[in-house]
Amino acid sequence: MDLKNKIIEATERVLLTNGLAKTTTKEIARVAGCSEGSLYNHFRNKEDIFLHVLQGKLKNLMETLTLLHSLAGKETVRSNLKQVALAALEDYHSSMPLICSIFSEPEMLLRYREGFTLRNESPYGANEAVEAYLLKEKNIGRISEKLHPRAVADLLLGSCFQRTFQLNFLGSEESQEERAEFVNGILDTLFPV
Amino acid sequence: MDLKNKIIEATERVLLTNGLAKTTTKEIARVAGCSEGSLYNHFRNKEDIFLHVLQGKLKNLMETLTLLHSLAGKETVRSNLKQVALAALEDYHSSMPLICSIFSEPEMLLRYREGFTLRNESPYGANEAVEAYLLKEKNIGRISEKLHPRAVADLLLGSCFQRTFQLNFLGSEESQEERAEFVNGILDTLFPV
Amino acid sequence: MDLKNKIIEATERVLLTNGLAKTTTKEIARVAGCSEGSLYNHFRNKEDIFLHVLQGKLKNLMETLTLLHSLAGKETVRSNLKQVALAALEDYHSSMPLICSIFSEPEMLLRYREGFTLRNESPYGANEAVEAYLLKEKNIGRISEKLHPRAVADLLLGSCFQRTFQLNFLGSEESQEERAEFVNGILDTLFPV
Amino acid sequence: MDLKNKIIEATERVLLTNGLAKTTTKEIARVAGCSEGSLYNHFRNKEDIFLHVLQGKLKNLMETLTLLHSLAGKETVRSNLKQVALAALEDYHSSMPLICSIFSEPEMLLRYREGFTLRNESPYGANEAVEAYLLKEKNIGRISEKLHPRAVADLLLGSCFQRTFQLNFLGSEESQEERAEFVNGILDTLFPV
DNA sequence: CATGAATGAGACTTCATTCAT
DNA sequence: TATGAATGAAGTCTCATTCAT
Repeated sequence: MDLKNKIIEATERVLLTNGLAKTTTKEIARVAGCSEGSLYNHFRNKEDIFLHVLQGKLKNLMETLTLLHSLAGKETVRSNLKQVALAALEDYHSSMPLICSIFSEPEMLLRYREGFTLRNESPYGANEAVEAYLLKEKNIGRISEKLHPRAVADLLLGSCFQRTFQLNFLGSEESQEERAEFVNGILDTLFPV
Repeated sequence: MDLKNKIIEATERVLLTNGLAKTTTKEIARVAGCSEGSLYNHFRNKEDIFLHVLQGKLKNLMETLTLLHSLAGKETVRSNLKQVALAALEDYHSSMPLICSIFSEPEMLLRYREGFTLRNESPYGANEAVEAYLLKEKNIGRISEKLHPRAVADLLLGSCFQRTFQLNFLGSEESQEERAEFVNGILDTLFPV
Repeated sequence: MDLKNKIIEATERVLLTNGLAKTTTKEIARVAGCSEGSLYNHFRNKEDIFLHVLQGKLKNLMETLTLLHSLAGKETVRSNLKQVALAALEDYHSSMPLICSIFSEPEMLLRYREGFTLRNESPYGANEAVEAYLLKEKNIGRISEKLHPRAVADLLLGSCFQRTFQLNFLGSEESQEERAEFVNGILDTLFPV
Repeated sequence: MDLKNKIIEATERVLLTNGLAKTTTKEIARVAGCSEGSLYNHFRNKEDIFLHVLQGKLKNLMETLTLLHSLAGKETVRSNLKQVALAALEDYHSSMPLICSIFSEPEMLLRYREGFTLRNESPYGANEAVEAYLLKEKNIGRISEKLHPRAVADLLLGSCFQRTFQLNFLGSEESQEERAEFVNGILDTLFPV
């Protein structure tokens, strides 16, 4: 791996253990195994490194969600949404501290937002993908005419998001079983038998 | 108002405009209209001020939710939950940047958590209150036997929470109408006619 | 005891436990059981308190030494000097940290020195007293013509002083027996049988 | 000279003129000709600089004293001890304010002590060296069987130590002649003709 | 005489960034 | 490109002293 990526990876590690406020260039360099000066051969400044880290974070969920697109009509809607929910819980979990931290630096949030808009992304991305999927299923007739796809998407992902937030807040981990149970409860309510 | 509360209020204002990372004692003192030294006549250190600010933040929602308890059986379930959802959107909105910021300082999060546990509170507080309300309504027979109260609570508040997060992330405000529309969509899905 | 003396005593206690550098007005007030403001009703400033403390310290040894004057001709010279040496060890011990600390604040040392001169005292006081005593004994013929009284005084008190310094430096206490043994060794050498 | 040593030297200079209490990092940096920040590229903190200064101080005397070892049997005992006493007066003089100052910061004294123990040194070092020398001379028969080497060492160095302390306390300098006279008086008493 | 909140100067330290090697 | 010493701005906090009550 080249130094640039080593630095990004090191930064992510430091961010997760020390928090954004205590993520210093000195520590990043130490973990990346290079000198502080080297950081500036690959990035404009510290914030630049952060933005690179953040960009890498939202990829996973988005990839799961592009797959989702092709799942319409296959398996059951419920099992598909279960996969989505589990992936969301997983992904939210790993990115929550980083994404939240950015609120402590409004100027950086601003810059991050700009990049977002440039790349035509949005924090609603996941919700939109699920909405699109549900629309397809609705068109095929696999879900009720009455369901509002976006509302279902918001409810499903929203509850996963908040739960992850709360767990991160408490610093507790949850088992696979607990996750499954939570998701089942949610889906039972959204799609009563 | 005594200086102690002036400082807390000033800190909240600075936090919201500058972000946690750029909230300096110098700026707090300036906004509070006192000297930096004075901060330390009322608080042990900067973090101590933050924790006082945070403690003040979650009061509103909790108060709405204690009222909720006595609403069981009155009005309609749907209108009651609508009130809750609107209050949640309102309250989440004003506390989101502060609450999220804390992830940038894990040690402070730790301390905040401890205070939480001491006061026998939890980030699940609101969800639990809604759950309790729904249980009551279920017992009275105003909502279906089949509904899982906690799941409904998680879906409702979760979607409000995530939506607020996303709006804050984008830096956009939403109108009362947009809020109402969002909540109606959610409730239509949770309680189909 | 009036507040003025309570403050002096409190200051001495704080000085001995915290050291001059960490002796704050806040701590003095706490130990004296009064407010910080009160200190300034009895003393001009912090240094003024210190000077009062220091003045109280050298009294004991000086008193022993005035008694010494009248001991000439009584008991044996050796036993008289033994008493002096033991008193010196005792007294040096309790005042060493305070007296030494003053070197960390040359301006205060300067002021202390001035007070000294005003009161016609000198750090050589003890040595001079012993010298005077020995002179008397020499005149009576109880010690050899050849002995240089001041040199004997300097050797005796000097060795006691340095020993006390070293013990304080190491933070160790010595028993009565160890003290006696040390003094005997010294006297055996100064006055060989 | 590299910056690290420049800082140590600057600190010693500032310590001697301002005293420990008024030796600020700002002043050290000014005298060393570097920025305050630079201090922390070479030392962990201010105390760390002090400890390095102190370590350098006791070297001279110890070196004289190692030489002493090889002097046994040469010259006269008296002239050898005279050299020792003069060296002690010299060395004590330059280190007295520093060494004494440390009593104003008990925690620093503690740390200094630990370093001492680690390096297997002790404040008695000089006294022990003189004792060892005298033992040799005693074995060779150049000094009386009856002399207690350690007591002689303690008397000799103790009186030099106290005298230096008193002079420093008074802020007076003494000439070479005065020093010689003092030492002669001491030696005449310890080794009467 | 007692109080204690308010002060403001200044201390120590951290840290992102630069630049000569 | 890699280094790491040097920087200087800025941050948090301490503390002796004052003053209105």
